[in-house]
Amino acid sequence: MFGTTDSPLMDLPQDDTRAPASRPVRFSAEKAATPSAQCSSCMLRHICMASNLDDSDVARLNNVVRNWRMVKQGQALYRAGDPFQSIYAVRSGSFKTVLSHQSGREYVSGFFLSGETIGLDGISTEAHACDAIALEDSAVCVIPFHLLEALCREVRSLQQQVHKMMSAEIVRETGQMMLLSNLTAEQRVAAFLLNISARLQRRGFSPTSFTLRMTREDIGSYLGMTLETASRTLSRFQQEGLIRVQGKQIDLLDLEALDMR
Amino acid sequence: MFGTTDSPLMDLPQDDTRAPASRPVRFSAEKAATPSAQCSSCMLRHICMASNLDDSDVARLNNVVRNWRMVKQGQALYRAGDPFQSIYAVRSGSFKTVLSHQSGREYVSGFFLSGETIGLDGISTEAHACDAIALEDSAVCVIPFHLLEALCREVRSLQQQVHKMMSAEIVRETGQMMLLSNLTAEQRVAAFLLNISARLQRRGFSPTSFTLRMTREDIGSYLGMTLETASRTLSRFQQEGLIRVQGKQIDLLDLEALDMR
DNA sequence: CGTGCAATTGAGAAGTTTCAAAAAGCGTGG
DNA sequence: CCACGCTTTTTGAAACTTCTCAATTGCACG
Repeated sequence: MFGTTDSPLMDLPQDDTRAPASRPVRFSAEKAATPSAQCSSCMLRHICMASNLDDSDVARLNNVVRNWRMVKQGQALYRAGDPFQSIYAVRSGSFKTVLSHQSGREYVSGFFLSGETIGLDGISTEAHACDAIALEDSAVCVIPFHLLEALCREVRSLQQQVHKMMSAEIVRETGQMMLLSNLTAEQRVAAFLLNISARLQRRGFSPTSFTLRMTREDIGSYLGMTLETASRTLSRFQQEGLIRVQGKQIDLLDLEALDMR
Repeated sequence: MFGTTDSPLMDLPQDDTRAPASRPVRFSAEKAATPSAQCSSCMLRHICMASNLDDSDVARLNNVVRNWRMVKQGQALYRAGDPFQSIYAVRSGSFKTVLSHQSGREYVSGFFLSGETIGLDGISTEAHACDAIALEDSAVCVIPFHLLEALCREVRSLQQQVHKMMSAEIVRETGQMMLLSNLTAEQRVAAFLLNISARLQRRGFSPTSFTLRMTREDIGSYLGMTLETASRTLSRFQQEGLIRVQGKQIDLLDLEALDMR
């Protein structure tokens, strides 16, 4: 995870990204062998796609989400241009999504924690628009999208959940654009720390003490500033007693003051 | 529209945003009175939600999209906080979406031309996240979202189209974030002009001569700069012979050079 | 216990914003 | 139809934030 290093919960590094795309969507497929009933017993169930589903629907979802995959730190879950077949729910660990510009520049467009969903960008063109890189050794649930779509045609609550997830991603990005265009470097870094803090808290981690898994360069890119400015801003916050910084280890000392920025 | 003023195609300023939310979704509703078969004869059909649908599916969609609404210049199609019921396809005219920050600052998060869809931000929280303001006298098709969802459960191609639209909005915003965080003011303005140009061309308007319906302040906000910087940049482009500016009237003289920025 | 990547820090340069003033455009009402 | 008032746009100059380049330090991994 992000804050605390958790013991590896799984093995089976099966790569099942290559979904049976040509195979027609039969719902007999739902009844296929299911190694372990993940969703129903998953700790992330309430913050994942399965939230707001009743037990029987979770069981059906579970038949769509049959496989998961491990991704080692620094490795790509997918790359820009890869044909789109599945979306992914982060089981453990964390990811960044990276968009490359023609100029060779790279832009970190998002960070994703456990329970969050990656890959929605690929739906529109049927090819992924960015790279998804693991920030630490991570695992994802593989959700073949055509199966999910098929199930959404049958399960209304799931359909609504998927629509809400996509909409939430749109809203998140709108907020990020506002941040990039309106806030100072200080305000952006403060907002970033508070955002991470809130998301970790939601997952049961300390909201005030955590390890950033990404580099200063990643943070800077995500926040629209250079790595030096990101570093300097963190240092300044430390000098002012708002936070404590020790490399990637961060302690938030004054949440109120951070929010004031 | 954006470039050319088109004659008002319609009357009937019926406001039907208040959809029959409590009424159970019966598809008999699809057969209800349909004043005019809009979608099937709509010039925007191929760039709208109806693209990639066959005739019979367009007819069914048409029963969901039964009403449209006029919005006068400067008026709001919806406001942040309004309960979410419908999404809207721009029939004629154009809109901006505006996000307000706690600090009182406003941020223009997007511009929308005919055939484009507004309101997807409201799905996640069931309340709109921003204001949608008409940049000129405009008209929109009202698409009650619960009806659209119901139809998507029956018509696979429509379901896919809706998912692609949402994903495209995610990708668009990702690109905008990259623009905001990586490009100089000059590059942003150039990218903006080329983007508008391409979208107008797609709609059959001149890609090199058009009227911007938004103010310099809107442009600046959208591009993460002050209105003065936006204005100055346009002036500089004119001095360099890349464009011709006369207030809101823009002529692109050297598309290649603009693209080089 | 090096070696190399990541992070910090400094100082000057550059781009953008801010404040200010004037010009231009637009709609309204006489 | 023109005059008036208001908004929008343009342009200038100084101030400020952020970037760039550069050097140093710290940390992790082999």
